[in-house]
Amino acid sequence: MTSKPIELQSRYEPREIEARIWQAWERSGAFHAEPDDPRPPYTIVIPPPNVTGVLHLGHALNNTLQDVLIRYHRMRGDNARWVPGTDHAGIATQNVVERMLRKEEGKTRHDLGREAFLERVWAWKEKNGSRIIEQLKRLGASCDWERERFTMDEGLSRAVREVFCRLYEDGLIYRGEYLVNWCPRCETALSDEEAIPTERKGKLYRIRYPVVGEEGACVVVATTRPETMLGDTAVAVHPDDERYRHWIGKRVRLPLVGREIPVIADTYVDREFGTGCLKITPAHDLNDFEVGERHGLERVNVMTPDGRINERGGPYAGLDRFEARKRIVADLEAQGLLEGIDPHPHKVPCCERCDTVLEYYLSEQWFVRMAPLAEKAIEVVERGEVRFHPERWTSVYLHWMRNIRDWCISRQLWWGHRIPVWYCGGCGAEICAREEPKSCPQCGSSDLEQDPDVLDTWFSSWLWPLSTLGWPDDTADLRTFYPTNTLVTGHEIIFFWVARMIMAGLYCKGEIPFRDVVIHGIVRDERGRKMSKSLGNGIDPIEVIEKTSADALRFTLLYLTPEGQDTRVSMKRFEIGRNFCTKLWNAARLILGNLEGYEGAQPLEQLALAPEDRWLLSRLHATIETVSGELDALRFHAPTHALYDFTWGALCDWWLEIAKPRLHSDDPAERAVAQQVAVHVLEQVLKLLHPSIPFITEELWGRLGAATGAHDRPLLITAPWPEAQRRWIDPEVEAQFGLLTGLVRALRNVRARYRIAPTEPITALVTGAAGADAHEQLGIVQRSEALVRRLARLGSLEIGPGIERPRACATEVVRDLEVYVPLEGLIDLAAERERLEGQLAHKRKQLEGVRRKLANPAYVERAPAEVVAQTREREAELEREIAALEAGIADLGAGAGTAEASA
RNA sequence: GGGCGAUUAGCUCAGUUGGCCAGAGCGCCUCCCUUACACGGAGGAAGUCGCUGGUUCGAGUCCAGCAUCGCCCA
Repeated sequence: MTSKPIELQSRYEPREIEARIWQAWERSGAFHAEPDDPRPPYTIVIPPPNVTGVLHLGHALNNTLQDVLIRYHRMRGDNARWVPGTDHAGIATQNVVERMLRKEEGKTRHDLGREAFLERVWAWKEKNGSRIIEQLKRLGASCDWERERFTMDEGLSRAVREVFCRLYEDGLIYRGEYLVNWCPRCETALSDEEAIPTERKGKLYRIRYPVVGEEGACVVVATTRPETMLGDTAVAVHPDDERYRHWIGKRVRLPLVGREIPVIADTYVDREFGTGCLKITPAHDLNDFEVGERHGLERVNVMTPDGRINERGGPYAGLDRFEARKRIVADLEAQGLLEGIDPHPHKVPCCERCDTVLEYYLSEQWFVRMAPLAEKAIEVVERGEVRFHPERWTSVYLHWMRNIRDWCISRQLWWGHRIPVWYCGGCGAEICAREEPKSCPQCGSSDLEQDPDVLDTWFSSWLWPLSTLGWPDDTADLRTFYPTNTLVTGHEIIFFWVARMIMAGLYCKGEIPFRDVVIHGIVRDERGRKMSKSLGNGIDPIEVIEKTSADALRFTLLYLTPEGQDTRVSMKRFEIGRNFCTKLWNAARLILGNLEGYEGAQPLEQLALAPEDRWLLSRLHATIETVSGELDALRFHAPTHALYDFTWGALCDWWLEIAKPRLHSDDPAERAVAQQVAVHVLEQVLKLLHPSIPFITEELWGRLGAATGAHDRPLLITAPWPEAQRRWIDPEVEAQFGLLTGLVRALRNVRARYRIAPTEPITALVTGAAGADAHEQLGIVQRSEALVRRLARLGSLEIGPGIERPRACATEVVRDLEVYVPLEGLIDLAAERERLEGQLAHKRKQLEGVRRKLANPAYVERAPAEVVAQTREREAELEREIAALEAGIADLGAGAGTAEASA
């Protein structure tokens, strides 16, 4: 059969192709994985993005890595399931809807009431919640889209209630008074992870507290938050601090308030900091809370939930906390109790969502006792059942787990999983139940009221690997796909997500949720700053896709992201991926345009392969080995570079250039071999690249299939992954080819050095001193004479031993060979001589080093034999090169009175 | 204050278990619109591998200390 002419533009035009290919994948059913499939399962659960979110480059990187793994395993023949979904993101989503409500209707959520407000949130979610999902599809994410889940789905909500009740029944959930991070604007408790330390230009105030019964004596405390003094219940000094020892046990009078409080001794106090005297406010500072606990101090809360001073604050009651600070400082000053104010930049915890400065707020919250859960979660990581990549995150994880604190899981929000606890109005009983109880099991009363709080969003996402597969039911999905294989995420959520999933998996199912955790870096801007809305330095991945292509975006991120290190990008850098795609496209274009007479694939072993074909196949199989090995080890950077180098360097720069005459040949037999190699290698390359750049490879795969008569073959997305075959990897062939490329490069170098136009043919003479190596190398060049002629654009080429050096020529040394390019009239004798002398000096220096090494008996004795042999070889090589250079210099004559430059 | 990471060409970074003659991309310089590709081709310049010691026959690679930057925790 004959192939029809293929029409491809010289540029890859992704827009139409990406849409078409995506549909083809969807139609093919390749995204789906069924539990009854006999092939080994391979599972990833997506880190669910916020429903309110839009795709940023961090998502793009995160999901590209997952897609590479899923596509790789799918091609390897695994039953690959990638579970997609989104997270209900309590505060974020509630904020979005509240803001909308305020803007559009001028209402607050309280105006609507809980029920109606939640309806609004659901409506918003239905309308806008799929945005990020659609963006993931544009990226090419080959999730099992029929399994999309949402953390507020019925099934997942049931899982949340189930685990809450189990923990409650096991005594691992309790209600208690504690200091929580509190956002006075959102009016809710926040987890430590939602409290972002933010640099502020604070001040350090030094305040005098008069000592009771010691006229005129004062203890001077230092504080950054003078308003909290209203709730002070002690002053603390270090027990060993000579300056203040005598005050311990005395009492001081709290200014403005008049309350008497004790001076206590506690080693927590840092003697170097401030004045060395610390005011203790157990209701408004975490450390003070702990000091207060040790000393049995009262906790005096002086604030309201919305950040005002409460009735305990006397004259300051009702004032906003910052207004109160000003007034208190002014009043202290008026009374002569303010000793001084120093600038004091420090980090203040701020609300992740609204950036409001947080308070520590004493309140009743729900907690999970973490220590018992952490125990096993520590063991599975210590035993290597769950492994972190890169490994160093293991110690970060273990350190945190060994110092774990209880988890505050209640949030004073409306949007989220309501805490499944009811209070009986009759007898006051607290009822934890999976389903809403009709009456109180203790007194039978039907006067029940559910706890108004909802659960922390992470309380549903820590169940994600379980709940998305059907837990608490014993489903086929759960049996097949749990534990999942690989989790891919950023280090910023190791604690509040990864660690908790491990604990949940072990607690709920007695099994780890995943075996490998890949921690990747953060995508930063070109100056290394985190991308953020406020800085305006973000790059929209969708814009990148539109300007270049989804493949270019993916490839660039893979190419630029070293293992576990942060990635710096700018818009310009995505040209790496775009250019690579264009290169691949054009390589395919060249091959597709030269398939005349191609009649289907033949076994390569049976073909009369040229040396360059064997070389290419050797490189190909070495590349397959690298790529598979690296992906198995969950590394992405090295295989991407290996594929880049093979495709651009080996295939395009060398092989295709060499093969052109054969591809264009009139001799069908000669043409056929080149075509066979070209099609074979291109197909393998498309397969190897498919996980990284799925769209363009699928498109080219289709076109290649059509052009080679394989019209009905399956899509590339399910094509079998190439096997590395060792028998094709041939170091000798590679070494021989290296000689040829070295020779060509040397000749091109001569041409460039003397500014000889590319169209002007030059003459080259290749010879070698007597010796087996030189003889063999001459043979290699002889056999590939045409190749050398073409690539170096030689008019004539003479190869053989004992060729005399012509007058006025450029000299190059390649391995054991000497190359002369006669340049009568062109050559600048003095310049060439100077260049050779420079090289000579350099080589002599190297030789000196090598000889020094060999002269050292300890080296020869102790270094491995092969290393010593290598050094000997190097010595011989340098000697030959030096001899050739010396001869070259001698032939050029003594120069036209040039000063002897070399030393 | 504790922990972790980074420090290699002008820029961004590779460099697996110590054995290089230290690499890539971008940028720069020279030449080329040669019938796959100018989103391209050919060639080139450019690095005391942060500093100081140590281990070793041999250190960008291991150890110790220091410096600078960054992140996390307090």
